[in-house]
Amino acid sequence: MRDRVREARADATREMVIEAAWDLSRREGLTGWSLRQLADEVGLKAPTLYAYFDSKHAIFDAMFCQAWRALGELSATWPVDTDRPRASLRAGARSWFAFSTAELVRFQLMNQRIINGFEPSPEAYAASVASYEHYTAQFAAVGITDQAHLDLWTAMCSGLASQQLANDPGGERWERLVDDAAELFCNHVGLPPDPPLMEQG
Amino acid sequence: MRDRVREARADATREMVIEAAWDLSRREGLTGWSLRQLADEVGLKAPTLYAYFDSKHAIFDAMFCQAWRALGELSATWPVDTDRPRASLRAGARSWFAFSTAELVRFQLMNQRIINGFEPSPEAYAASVASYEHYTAQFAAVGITDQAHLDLWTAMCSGLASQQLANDPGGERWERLVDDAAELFCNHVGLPPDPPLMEQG
DNA sequence: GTCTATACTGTGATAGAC
DNA sequence: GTCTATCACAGTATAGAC
Repeated sequence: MRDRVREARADATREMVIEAAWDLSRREGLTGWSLRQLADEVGLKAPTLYAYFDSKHAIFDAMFCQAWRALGELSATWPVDTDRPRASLRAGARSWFAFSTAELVRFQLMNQRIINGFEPSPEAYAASVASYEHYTAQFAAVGITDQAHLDLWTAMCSGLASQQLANDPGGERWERLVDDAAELFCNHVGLPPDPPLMEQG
Repeated sequence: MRDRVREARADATREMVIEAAWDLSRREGLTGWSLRQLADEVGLKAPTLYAYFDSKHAIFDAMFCQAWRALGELSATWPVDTDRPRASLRAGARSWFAFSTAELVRFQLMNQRIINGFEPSPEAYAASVASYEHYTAQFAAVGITDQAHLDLWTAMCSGLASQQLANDPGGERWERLVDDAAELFCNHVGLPPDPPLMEQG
């Protein structure tokens, strides 16, 4: 009972620390802040952070886990309309692209090995795997199961997002190409055209 | 005269330091080594490095510059056969992919913002721009000038390379998709099929 | 001119008092 | 759980030998 309360308080503190870490990362870069700075942000001393996290890497691990869980939850909202596979893929691509380009540091943490020596924990890795499985399941629903096709798709999407973030942050130079890329891909895998939408009136 | 000799010696030392920095980066990661370690590698003391480079960032800058110059030189060797634009693009893509995936740390330094606070100097930036212009010129030679098309191509290629490096280092899971990607792209921009090759005999 | 020696500030991390 | 004190190491900079 007491333990539950204590644990909940500790969880809340952990949450607060992670939120502050995201904030600092946005301002100073993912590797541009120290534990002393982070502690200052939440009104603690640096060693106290070790009561909540084993190391600085453990904080990154929690952030990594949170980011992949967020993507997993987002991808659960993508409705797959098997009658309109092309529209479904296009919508999924747009949604993924918007998520990925919304936060540079999140993209870096999820997709690039920007923190030297950081390896996600098994738990954090599982979150990323779960997200990927969500994605494969939705492709399977429209008949795309070939690993090479999935790999080509991940490459195209990640390339568009990383170029957008690196060369036109905040713009839409590569965002505009998402639909083209989706169509290219659909043609490549031999998806039939979606049936025409029946407009009412 | 004396100055020339001295300058040449200094250049040779700089070269040696940069080579050692690449070596350390391969072993420990781009951000995984200190100036003291680097100095040890070349038989100097850390402060001595400041006789050759203004700062650690200046060393990264020299590496960045070297890497982009190497790509620029490589792309100068890509022959563009205007009679066979598809084969030319395919060959260029393969060559670029091989270069990019050959060294993880080089790719990170060139294409990802892995070193916090590092901005390439105007000279180093110019090297990357020169490389890019080489690339646009070769596309122009086969009639591809639309910025959106060039952007789509850079996104596809960089996506393939980064996925290869991140998820199958040393393998060929994404390398196998390079030809497919090139063909997709050629279809998209409306390149005609290459004429059949006349085999002799 | 190039080096060694040294010092300054800040880092992640640990030990132990309370 | 939170703190003070401390550690080894980092990047950086200067003084001074030769």
